[in-house]
Amino acid sequence: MYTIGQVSEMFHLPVSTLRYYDKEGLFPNLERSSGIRRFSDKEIEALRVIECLKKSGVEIKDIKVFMEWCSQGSSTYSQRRDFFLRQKEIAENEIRKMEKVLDMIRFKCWYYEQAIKDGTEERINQMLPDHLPEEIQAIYNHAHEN
Amino acid sequence: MYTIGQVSEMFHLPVSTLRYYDKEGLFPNLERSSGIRRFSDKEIEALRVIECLKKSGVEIKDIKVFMEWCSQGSSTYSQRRDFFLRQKEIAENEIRKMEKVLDMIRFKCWYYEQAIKDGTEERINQMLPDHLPEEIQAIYNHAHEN
DNA sequence: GTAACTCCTAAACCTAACTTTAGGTCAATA
DNA sequence: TATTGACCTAAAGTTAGGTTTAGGAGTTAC
Repeated sequence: MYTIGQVSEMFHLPVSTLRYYDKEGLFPNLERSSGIRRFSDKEIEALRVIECLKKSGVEIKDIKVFMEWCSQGSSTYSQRRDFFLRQKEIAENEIRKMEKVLDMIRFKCWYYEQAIKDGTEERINQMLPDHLPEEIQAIYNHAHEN
Repeated sequence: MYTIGQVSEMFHLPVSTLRYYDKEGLFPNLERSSGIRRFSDKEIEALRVIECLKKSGVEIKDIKVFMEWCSQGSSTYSQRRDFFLRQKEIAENEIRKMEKVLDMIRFKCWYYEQAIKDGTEERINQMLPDHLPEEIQAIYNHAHEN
């Protein structure tokens, strides 16, 4: 069992944020002893899931719905599985998008490296959009496709 | 040269968003003919960069600073390269975090699949934290490390 | 010639996710 | 004993990134 201050340290989250999460219903079974919140391992694992879902773009109110399912027992297993299956698609997509973003950034790194060498962007711009060095062309295409 | 409406269609961005970006100084050299915005290929490429930087978490006001460097010519090449080098670190980190998030989600998919089969979470919970099937253990560890 | 479209501005409004403030309880320390 | 520090609440405030509204101009379609 942990106090709010201990959990705050463990997760590097402000105490005010944990109270806010509680107020929003993210810990439906959080215990209290004489008014003071007692975080159990259940809430610790819940917080790991919360961080995870937040990073994949789930809103607080939807995380709340999931946490309610969790406290409804075995009758919601398939809803919870389906929820994570959808989240899996979303996260995979997100990673694919980020790989593109990263390739755009890599291209720009190369671009400015060349510009510094040449003192001008002219030579590089003449190579655009499809006369770049092979390796660079690949990341340029990936970054600019669609 | 494109009108705001055409650019809106190309990027699937509301016209109001493009006006907002302009107001925030993201197109420092945007031309106008009799008050109407004329987007050139420069602004189109700028928009691609904007989308990219937004996805890697750069704030509008910092994107503005970058766009200002762009309109200052060759004297800012190395600032621009350094900016992208930093952004590269950030994006790579972001992807690593998302891979962890994805492994947590994958673990939860497996977890609920088992729970559905067993009708209870008990058997799985007894396997935690280090008696999971080999393949699952790996993603569980990755998701829970640190 | 009037209705519908696209464009424009300035300013008000909105939402999510916190954070801050103001005021209070309780336990331990100096 | 008084002050420090961890906890509490309710409510107001903040921030980023837009979106909406209200009012207006210019061009094309019927």
